Amino acid sequence: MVKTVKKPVGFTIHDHVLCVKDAVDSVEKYCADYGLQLTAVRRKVLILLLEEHRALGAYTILDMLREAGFSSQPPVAYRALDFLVKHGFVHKVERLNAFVACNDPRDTHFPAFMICRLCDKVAESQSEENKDTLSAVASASGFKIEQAVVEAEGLCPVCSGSV
Amino acid sequence: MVKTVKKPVGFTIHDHVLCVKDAVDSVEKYCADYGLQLTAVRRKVLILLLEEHRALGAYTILDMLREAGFSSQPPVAYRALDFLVKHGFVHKVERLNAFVACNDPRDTHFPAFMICRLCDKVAESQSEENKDTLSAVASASGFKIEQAVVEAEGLCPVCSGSV
DNA sequence: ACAGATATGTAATAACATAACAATAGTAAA
DNA sequence: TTTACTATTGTTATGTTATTACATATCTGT
Repeated sequence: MVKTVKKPVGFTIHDHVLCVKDAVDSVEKYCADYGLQLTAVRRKVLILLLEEHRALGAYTILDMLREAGFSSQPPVAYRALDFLVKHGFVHKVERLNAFVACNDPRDTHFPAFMICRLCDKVAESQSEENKDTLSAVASASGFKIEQAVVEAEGLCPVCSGSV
Repeated sequence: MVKTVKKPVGFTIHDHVLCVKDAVDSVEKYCADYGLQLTAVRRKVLILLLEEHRALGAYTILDMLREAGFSSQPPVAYRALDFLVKHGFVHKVERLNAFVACNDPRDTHFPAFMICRLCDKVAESQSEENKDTLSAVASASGFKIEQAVVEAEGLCPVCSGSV
């Protein structure tokens, strides 16, 4: 399990350079510990997502990879993303068909996202409550939850003020 | 607002013919009341989804429309689906890029879905709790939720037993 | 060095979705 | 009922997202 990053990064200001560095270090350590190969492409995709701090489509990532000198066929991006998602370093935002770096990587959790429809920023909330609520609903009907997607769309504090 | 169907239909057995008829009647009444045109295609798509009782992709629906003698270009299906989704008669399951009939149509609600990864059945739970939990998380960060997607993947009671 | 597993390169295509514009049908007012 | 207006449908083309398949290369343990 990765050492958790201090605070959930939401729509608040923070030292972004440090935040990216911490996250990469964290993932690097996790991979070393578990014998996973954080290859050049995977690392690059992770960094791109961390730096952007919002959800990016696979083809946007692909363009960025091309600019960075990597191969540019779709599978290149999708494979890297699959790896990162599989190990919990990145999440897919289904609503946007896009990917966002996780700010508190753990093996399994039920992330909840808040997506601003104006500025496209995505905040992740580590809500255990969501898990509990869902589990309660599910167990009432005999359903066994293995994974969950919780995505809210609306206005972030900044855009909310500017309307 | 549509008269609510008696019970949320989940993975439980029920009189499906009646359940479809009730739902169509309900939607028909709503459309009559609000001056919406439930045209032939829209009606057909709604019935297809109600009868299947699981999520169908737009192109699957398109094939079914073709067989039923309707025009078969993608926009035909997508337009009907847009209409049905817009008025809450159908929901899109982002996780599957597919559509499922709503079993308790209301103007606005926060539906939660449980998707069986083996049999593909989808149950909708009308969970106000989800809304509350999300709202609490959101308001803590100043985010204004307008819409939410809650989708859990796992095993339904039937498939759970067969494993 | 070797075998096996893991990862990448590349071409082609599948699956999902929308833009744009013409034609038609429903609605409401003169 | 003609007219004007709005909503819906028909159709072509294209845009966007994602996967299959197979060849090549790299890494890992023996």
